[in-house]
Amino acid sequence: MKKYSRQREVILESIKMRRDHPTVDMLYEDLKLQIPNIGIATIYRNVSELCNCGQIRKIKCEDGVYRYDGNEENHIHFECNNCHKIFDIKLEEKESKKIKNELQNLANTINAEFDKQEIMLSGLCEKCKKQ
Amino acid sequence: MKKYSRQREVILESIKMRRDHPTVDMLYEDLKLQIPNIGIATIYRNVSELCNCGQIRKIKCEDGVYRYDGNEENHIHFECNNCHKIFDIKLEEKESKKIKNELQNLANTINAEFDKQEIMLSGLCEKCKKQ
DNA sequence: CTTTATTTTGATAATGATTATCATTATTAT
DNA sequence: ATAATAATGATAATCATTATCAAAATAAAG
Repeated sequence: MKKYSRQREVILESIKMRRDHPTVDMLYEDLKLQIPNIGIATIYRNVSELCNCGQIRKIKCEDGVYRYDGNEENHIHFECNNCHKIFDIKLEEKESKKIKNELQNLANTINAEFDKQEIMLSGLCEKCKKQ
Repeated sequence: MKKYSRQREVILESIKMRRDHPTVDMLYEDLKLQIPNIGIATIYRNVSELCNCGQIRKIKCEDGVYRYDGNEENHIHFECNNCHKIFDIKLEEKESKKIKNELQNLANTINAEFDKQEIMLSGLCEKCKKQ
């Protein structure tokens, strides 16, 4: 049974609001302003829970620290090798379905039951490219 | 300047040989048989170096522990949610080029300079599906 | 509205993978 | 050979994440 908690609500809200793929530390710094005595363990517990429910996504980056993503649109990620920011690349419905379909076919070649995918591109972002 | 070392040679050889995406610990256990006094730090140093040279790939998994991949064929990965093994899905040259091309187009939508990609599928593998 | 049961929290200790340090050893250049 | 430099192995340090636990919050029952 899942009980309500203000903390969980605020954590989810913050992740859905932000578009910068925050780490737990980043969320902690932010949420202290709303709930000054919030504990960092609470954030770890809740992002983990929210991932399990499928309400947010966990992203693994080059530096090994997890980031969280509340963007519900179909999208893939791009990590800049220079500034290490993560950018969303929005997928049109059509493009998204096409990719899902291709990946489904690939999963079939090993007889696996395909559930979800994570596509991470890397290179240089627009800004860093110019330098 | 890069100096030869037996350790690096053996580490690379083992990663290229294996098809089970070993962690550093797994490599350590294996390589102790060939070089009994090898230090685990040496393995960390070298896999990191080999990734930088592009000789092997680092894979980020659900459990947060890095795995290493020496498969030079075009392929993507599939992680089983049950047994947590990672499987390679081989891409035909044609399929691979098609995907690269699509991803290139997507990277263009944010004006990024696309370098490489990592595609990780997840779900149930053939064996776990049957249970 | 109490009382009881259960979950969640915050604080903090424990864990575990990875990185840093440093004296010693191996490799390369002179 | 000798000197210069890089790599190693041992181990300490770091740091993100998880576990523990008493106290607080929430939900259910009377």
